[in-house]
Amino acid sequence: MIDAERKFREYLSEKGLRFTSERLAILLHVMSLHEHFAVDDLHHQLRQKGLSISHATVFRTLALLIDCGIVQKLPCEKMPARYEHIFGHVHHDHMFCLRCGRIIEFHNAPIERWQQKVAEEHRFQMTGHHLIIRGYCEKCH
Amino acid sequence: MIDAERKFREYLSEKGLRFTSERLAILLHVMSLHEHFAVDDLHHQLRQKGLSISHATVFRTLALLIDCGIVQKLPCEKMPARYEHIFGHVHHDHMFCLRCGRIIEFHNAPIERWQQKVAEEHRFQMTGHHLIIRGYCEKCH
DNA sequence: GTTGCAATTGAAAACGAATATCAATAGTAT
DNA sequence: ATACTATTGATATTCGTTTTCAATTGCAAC
Repeated sequence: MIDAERKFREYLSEKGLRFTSERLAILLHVMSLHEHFAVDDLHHQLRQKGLSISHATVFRTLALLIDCGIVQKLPCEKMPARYEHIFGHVHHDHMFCLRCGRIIEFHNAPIERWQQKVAEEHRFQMTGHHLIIRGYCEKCH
Repeated sequence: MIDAERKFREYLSEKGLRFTSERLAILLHVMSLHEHFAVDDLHHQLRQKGLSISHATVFRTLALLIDCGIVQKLPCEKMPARYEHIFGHVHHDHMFCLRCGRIIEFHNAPIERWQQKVAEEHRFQMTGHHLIIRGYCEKCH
C-alpha cells in the first residue's frame, strides 16, 4: 500500500466515509500522473483502463482528495479547472504561459517567508496561498 | 473627463471600437466603487441609477476594461467572479478569509522583487501575477 | 447635416463546468 | 449473515458566462 492510500484511508475513516474501489482507483491513477490534469482527462484515462467510473464520482472523489491534502486545484483561471497531486511533493508555485499554456513549477523560500510575515502583520492566520506568475515562457516571447 | 475615461477612449480608438454611452456609464460607475464587486452588483446598481444596461453588455464591457488595464478580476476562486478597478491605484495582493469572505489588500515590495527574480531565472517574461493568501482573518480564528 | 456601414446593443437561447437527485448498490459495524 | 447508511451512476438541474441575431447607434465620409 502506498503512503497516499494510507493517508486517504485514515482521512475517510476519521470522517466516517467509506473506502470504495472507485475511490482507490481514482487515487492510484491521480498519484501515477506527473502532470496537471482536467477532470475529463482523468475520466477518459480511467475508462481506457477499463474502469467505468462516472463523471460525478470523479468530481466527488477529487473534492475529497483536495480536502484530505493529497490533491490541489491549480490557481490558473483556465476552464475547466486543473488539478495535480501534491502528496509527497515539496510545495511549489506556478508560472503560466499566456501563449502556449505551459505551466512551470518553482519554489522560492524568501517569498514563502515574506508571505508568512505579511500574514502575521495583519494578524491573519494563513492556511495556504496561491501564487501564479503570468507571462510568456522562454519559447514564446 | 477623468483620466480613466481618456485611457478607455484611447484604447477603444486604437482597436477600432466605439465609445458608447453604455461603456461610459459602466466605466464611471466602476471607478466610483471602492470595493470589489460581482457582475450582478454592478448590474443592479446601474439599474438603480435608472440606466437599463443589459447583463450581456456589463460582461462585455468588463472584458474590455480588463484588457485595457483599468479593471482586474480578483484571483479568489469564488463564484461569481469578483472585480475591482486598478487604474490609479498602486499594485496590491489579497488575503481571503475562508470563514467570513473578507478580502484584505496588502503590498509587499520584497515579494514583488523576488517574483521578478524567479521569473528572470526561468527566462520567463512576467506580465503580471496573482498572489492570494488564504486563511482566517483576525475576527475569525 | 445626411448617408452608409459596421460595431454595439438587448433579449433570449445556448453553453459548459459543476452539482443535485434518486433508486440501486455495496462498505462496514454488529 | 444482517442491517444500516454511504456511495454510485445516470440523468436532470443549476448557474455564471457567452453567443446569437435582429434592431439600433457610433462614426467617418461625403
